[in-house]
Amino acid sequence: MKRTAPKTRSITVSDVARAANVSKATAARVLGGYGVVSDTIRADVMAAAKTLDYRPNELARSMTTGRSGIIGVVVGDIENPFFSLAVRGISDAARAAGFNVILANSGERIEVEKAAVRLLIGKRVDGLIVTPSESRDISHLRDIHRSGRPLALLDRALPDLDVDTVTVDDRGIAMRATRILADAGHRNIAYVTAVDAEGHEYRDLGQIYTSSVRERIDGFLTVCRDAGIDRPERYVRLGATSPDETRRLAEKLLSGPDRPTAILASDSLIALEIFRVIRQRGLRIPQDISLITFHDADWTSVTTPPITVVDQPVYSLGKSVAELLIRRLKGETRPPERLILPTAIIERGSVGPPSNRKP
Amino acid sequence: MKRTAPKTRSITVSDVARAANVSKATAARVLGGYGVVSDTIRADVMAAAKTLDYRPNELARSMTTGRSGIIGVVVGDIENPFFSLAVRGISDAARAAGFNVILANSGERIEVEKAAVRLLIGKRVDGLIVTPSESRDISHLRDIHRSGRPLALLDRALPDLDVDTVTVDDRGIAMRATRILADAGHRNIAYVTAVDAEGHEYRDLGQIYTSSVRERIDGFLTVCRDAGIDRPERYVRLGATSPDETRRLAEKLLSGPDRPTAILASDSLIALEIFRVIRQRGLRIPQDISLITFHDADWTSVTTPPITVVDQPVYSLGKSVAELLIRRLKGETRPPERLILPTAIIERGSVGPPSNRKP
DNA sequence: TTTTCGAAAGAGACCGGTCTCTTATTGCAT
DNA sequence: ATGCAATAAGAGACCGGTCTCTTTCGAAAA
Repeated sequence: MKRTAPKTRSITVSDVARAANVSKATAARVLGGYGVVSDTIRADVMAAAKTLDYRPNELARSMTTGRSGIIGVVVGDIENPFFSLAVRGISDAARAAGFNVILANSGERIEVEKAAVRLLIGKRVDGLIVTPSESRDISHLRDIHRSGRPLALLDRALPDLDVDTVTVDDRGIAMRATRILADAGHRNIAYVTAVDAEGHEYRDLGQIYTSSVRERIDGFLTVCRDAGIDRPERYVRLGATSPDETRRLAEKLLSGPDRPTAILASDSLIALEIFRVIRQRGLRIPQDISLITFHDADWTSVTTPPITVVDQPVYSLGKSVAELLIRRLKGETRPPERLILPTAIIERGSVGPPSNRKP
Repeated sequence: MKRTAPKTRSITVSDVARAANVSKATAARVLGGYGVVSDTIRADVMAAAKTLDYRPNELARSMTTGRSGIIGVVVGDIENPFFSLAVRGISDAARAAGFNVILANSGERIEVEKAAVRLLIGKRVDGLIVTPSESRDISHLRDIHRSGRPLALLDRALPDLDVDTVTVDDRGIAMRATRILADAGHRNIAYVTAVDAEGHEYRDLGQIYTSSVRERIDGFLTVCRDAGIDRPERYVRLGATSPDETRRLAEKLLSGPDRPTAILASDSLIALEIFRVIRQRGLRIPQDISLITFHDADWTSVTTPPITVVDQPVYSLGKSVAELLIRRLKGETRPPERLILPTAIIERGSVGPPSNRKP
């Protein structure tokens, strides 16, 4: 009776070398595809490898070469379709260039982000792509950079960190979206974001450490003020971190005596919950309330009415940042690039004039 | 002038040992958290590690221990919200147990799936979770199993491969969904799936190598026949592999003289495109056509009317399979388990009686 | 025929950890 | 005072590749 291998130690170059009657070095040359070997020997080694079913140990290979072929990616929240789409862009670009992706999500918490970065560096990823959750504490990002591993930033720029960065013009696009609402006649416009701050109440831009969101709020407030709206910041809502939280926040926002006539949602997850609350309260879009959201998510085009959105080039955002990083991994040296991708607004049916209800 | 390190070789245990005036072995004991060391020495080593900013090389660690702390995951299509949610379940379970996830997608192509498996094995993942795209060719999965690495199957069972498997009762739930349509009076019900087969035309179940889909079609046809529907298989549509393809297929399906009065969509991506085509053609749901889809995607609850769905426990599916795998990774030995998670149908507003239009 | 050169193969160090085996030091019972 | 076990630290092999350096050998050049 043939009994099963007791411990299945995997086949190594030495095993193949022995079977092919060559030295370990020669077998390694054939199997690793480097150096110079005669055709006859090559055939022998290949044959031996085949019969033994040799599988290279990438770990060992990485250890000596120092390259793992892995790109580490740290994003805020994989749940968010924005990030999943961006990650797909990254994955596609990575695979096309022969790299793999190892993914971690920070849940937008800086300590988790730091731990993730530490872990990925430990795994000796070749480079990192990070969506920094805070612009305050970037020591861990400096460390990456300093350790010689390329770093690229996705969706959020850091003025103090001069590395490859791909973003959109958040301030400009927020201005355009806000202007659409202001031009429609709205004077009570709310901005709802997932980002939270001390006290959960918005006071000023200095509280907001997520660059993209700060830019957007800045753009939003600028246009509001230009339009002569008084104290627009009283309609900025922070901390829509989960569907439940968003719903609570939306209910409070829509039930107050001075409920806004238009809402600008910072991402599609938030917009979805707001949409549900609006429906639930029997309000009509856009007759009672107008809605614009960032990110052209699936659902925004099939609702009645369909939702007007800021259509960020999310997939390209991921793809571009990965390509930038990969070019650097392949040895390209050039000053860090800051790419700002063009962004459009898709006007659908969720914006109308404000309802002229008495306050 | 302090010049920057010319080549930033990273700090190793030996460096720390030297700085702390102890042997490499002792430093390794402290830094690796194993063996027994006196408190004073431990403090010295820790201090040295801190000042040198020591970061363990997980690669080297993995090589000697044979464990990488990584779970390899191969899914059909990350684009599909079904899979992204399942992957989130896997990730959450993995992180909770101290594992990381490395992700690959096969695009439902068997050669890509094989390559991905080979790659992940090369990276010495501790275990694999696979959504097998075909039940015909499973030699690569046998290999994993034989190499001693645990394997677990997600969403699709393989009768010939006795490993931990987590699925739903696809046949049963397809029957229930079909019965809802049949009970509403429908006699012309279409089933649309992404899975393709030779010739792109459905002939019999033997063509379908994706187990979950085969089961569903089987359940669908069984109920149709029970309801006395003649040749229900003429309404089975294969190959809705991309949005464009789905749209073409849906347009053809809805424009023919014997257009179905109800459609069962095999996933939410397909249903979304079908929904769009239905709208575009000016048809009303459910007056002109009824629609049920697998997977309770975001958008299905915010359309007008909202869509009746098969609510698979997708997140749990991922979480459970990961937990099963992790328990095995932690040394648990037990016969392979085949978990079938309960599945519900959420009835919303997309099912009504068939329109009694003349053929 | 002898020298020279280059291609092909071999020997062995190395990467950065883990881990086994050995050695030195200590406390405690005899 | 002596023996003994227990504890703490050191020495060095090992994992599975890569890579540098050395050796071998045959053909072309002198």
